[in-house]
Amino acid sequence: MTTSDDHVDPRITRSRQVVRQAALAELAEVGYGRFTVDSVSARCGVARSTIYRHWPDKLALIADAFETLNVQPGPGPRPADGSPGESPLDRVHRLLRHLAEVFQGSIFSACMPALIEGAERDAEVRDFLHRYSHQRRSALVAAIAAAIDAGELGADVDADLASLALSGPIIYRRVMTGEPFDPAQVGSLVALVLGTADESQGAGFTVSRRTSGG
Amino acid sequence: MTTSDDHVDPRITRSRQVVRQAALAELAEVGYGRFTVDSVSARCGVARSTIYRHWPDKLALIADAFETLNVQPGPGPRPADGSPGESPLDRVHRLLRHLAEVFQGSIFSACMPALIEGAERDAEVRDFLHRYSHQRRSALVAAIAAAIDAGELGADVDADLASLALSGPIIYRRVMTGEPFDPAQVGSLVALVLGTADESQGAGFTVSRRTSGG
Amino acid sequence: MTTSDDHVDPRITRSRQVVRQAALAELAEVGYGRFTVDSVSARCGVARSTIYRHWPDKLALIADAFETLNVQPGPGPRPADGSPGESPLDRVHRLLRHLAEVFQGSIFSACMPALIEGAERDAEVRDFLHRYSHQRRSALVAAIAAAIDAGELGADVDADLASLALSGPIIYRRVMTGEPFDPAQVGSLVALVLGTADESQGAGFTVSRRTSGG
Amino acid sequence: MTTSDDHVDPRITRSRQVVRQAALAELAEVGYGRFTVDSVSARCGVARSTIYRHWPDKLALIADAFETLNVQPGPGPRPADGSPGESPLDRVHRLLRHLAEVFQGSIFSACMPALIEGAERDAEVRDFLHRYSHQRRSALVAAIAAAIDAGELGADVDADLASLALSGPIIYRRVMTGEPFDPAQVGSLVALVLGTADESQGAGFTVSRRTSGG
DNA sequence: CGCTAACCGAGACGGTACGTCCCGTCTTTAC
DNA sequence: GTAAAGACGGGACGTACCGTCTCGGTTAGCG
Repeated sequence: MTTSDDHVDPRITRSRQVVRQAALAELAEVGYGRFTVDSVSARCGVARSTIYRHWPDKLALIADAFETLNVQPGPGPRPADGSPGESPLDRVHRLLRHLAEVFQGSIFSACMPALIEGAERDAEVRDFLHRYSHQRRSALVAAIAAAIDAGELGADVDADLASLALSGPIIYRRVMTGEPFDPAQVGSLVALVLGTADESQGAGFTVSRRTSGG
Repeated sequence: MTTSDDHVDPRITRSRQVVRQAALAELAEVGYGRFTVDSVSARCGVARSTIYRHWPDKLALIADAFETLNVQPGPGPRPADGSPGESPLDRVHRLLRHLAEVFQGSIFSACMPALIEGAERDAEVRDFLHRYSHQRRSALVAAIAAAIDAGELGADVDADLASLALSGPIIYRRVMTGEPFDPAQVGSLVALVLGTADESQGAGFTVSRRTSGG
Repeated sequence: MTTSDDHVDPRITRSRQVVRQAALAELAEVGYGRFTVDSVSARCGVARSTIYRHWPDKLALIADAFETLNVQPGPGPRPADGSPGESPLDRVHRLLRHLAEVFQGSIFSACMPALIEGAERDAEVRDFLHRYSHQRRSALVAAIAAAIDAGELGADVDADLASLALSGPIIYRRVMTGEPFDPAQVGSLVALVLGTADESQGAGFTVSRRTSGG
Repeated sequence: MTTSDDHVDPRITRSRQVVRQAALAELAEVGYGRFTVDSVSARCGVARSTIYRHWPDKLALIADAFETLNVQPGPGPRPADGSPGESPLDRVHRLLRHLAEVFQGSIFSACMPALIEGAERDAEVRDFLHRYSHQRRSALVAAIAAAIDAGELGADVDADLASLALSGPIIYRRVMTGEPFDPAQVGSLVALVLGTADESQGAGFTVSRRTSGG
């Protein structure tokens, strides 16, 4: 159906590709502050002028490179026929684990500070960052809502606020401390915020935390 | 103890002061990426060479300027004699509200992205950021622990994890979205994470959320 | 030999050209001590960074600029057929007159003090200066030797020493006094040093000084 | 009469003295171009501010330091009673030998290029240089004139021009070549220019060159 | 023998120029 | 005729000195 994008010079496609990759590698290696177009050029063997032909400026290149990172977790394992499949709460766990893992060493994580600073100055970067985080969190909100619908969570849970309380710690740890959030802690986090049992602790029952009526 | 003989040339004190202020203003205005020693110099009327006499380079200046921002919330209102004073849980609310307010328009908040990016490149900036967030969160953890001790919270609450789930959303909103966290939402957040009633909602009773054992 | 493939970007040629000119003008105007790359840049409209792209530093630029000054006197007038042409002694006169004229207001003369001081600090400048003076004086020595061979001068004349006694006064006057050597005095000088009659004094006969008696 | 020099604070005298010495040493060592007030200060232990208290600027210091170098050769050996003493021509030789020696490694010689360049820019330095060379050359001219009067030289010798032809080579060699003028060559030079026999060559008789012919 | 005035050291300060690095534009050349 | 190569103008960096200035501390020499 897409007869539109035909006749793109394959050299262009190729150039854009390798430059993007090199830009990401460069970003992850030396960071936003010391990111130079020269280095990218040298790294991938594409002339500086060519880079500037394809992207208006350094920031646009960075923003574009980031786009290629925007890989959200898939819809989860396709359940075998007849199997019960993934419950909404399972999905919440999976999404958060994925998020924690992403922030534990990926290129994306390495570029995160650059992204945040870039977002403050450049609309394109900002758009990307907001879109990215919105997409991720939307999926989480949806999973929480589904869990509520499914009766796994109480109806009084504010799905949006809960998604913040679940995502927040992972970003916080990446950005404000020297240690990323350990994916293994996701179970405890979910248990704390959503009041479910912490399966990772192997506890088979739930203690109602609120000792008194508050 | 004697205030003697730490005679610092008043010119130095004065220079350091005005430059730091100008640096902060500059950072908040144009950000880390476009921060220029020349601009700071022009802004405060102190010669570039003088700035370099006091700070080895741009980054050191930025890091130092940030230090002046490190204003933690005070110990809370001094209770009137005989009054019951602030409960640990009250203190949790207050700390979080303060955090949310800081991230809602202060210079510090404006410099946050710069800080985060700077932390990635410069050990001094990193130290400051980590120290800053550690101090804040320590206070929060202490307050939560006190609440547990006081029986306001269940003993099974992981104070550290809870503090992340409480602070995280505020940082998340500042850094990953266009909208900072509304301080008015702090009550709901605390209620969600710590399972207390949301006083800000005026609800007089607490519904135990955990409908089932999950 | 083939004029091929020494294709130099015309922009480079042009830049080097105008910068060199401006550098000379600047040198002549403000001298070595106050010579500024900025001023050269402003004078010729070539950016400072471009200048530094072509010369590693200020001194190299100065040395290079001087090279363009290295214009030695030509081989003298081509004698008309049948005419006797220039005698060796005539050539001595001509060379000295040229030297005196050069040191009387040319750019080269203006740059002389700069050159001398520069030579003391920088090998490249030194090389140029020594090479320059050597070339000039060699020509003079050759002419004197030819005059000896032609019997115009006595065989006991030390050509090298004589060339110094002839060139020296011209340099001396430029460098140690406020008044350059008057080219009109060249005749007297030659007469004094080489013992020839001073033709500029209208003396009608030549006493071949030391032809005998050696 | 000399109530003038009374009561100069010995600290001042001492400061001026050591600074001048240090300035000369510095000049001789690193030259005019890299001459630094800081270095002088460090070298002699006198504070920079003190130096600027005594000299208005760097050039004045340099010029003043040079003054201390202005040591002309003495009037020559006092003849023993009854001895014939120094002939005028002897004195010419002695003056030139002294000049050649000065230009062969003295501090003055080391500072020469700086002087020449400085003279081009600064009136004070210029005055000193011209005065210095004038004094020296006046003595030479006087000696030559005396030799003429004494009949050692022909009356047709232009004393001024001759002094240039004698001094010039020494300056030339210092300033335009890598090798200073060898004092041993002074005899040959005088013989060449003044037409006397070169005593250094062991010639036993003097041909009074141009006694006639005027 | 003590006081006062000056000199001195220390060094902060505003400047100017240096030489470096990188940006984003624009020209030239080569494929 | 288009893409690589790279020259160019520009701007900020961090360094080195300049010459000015303001401080206390010291020291000379008069009272």
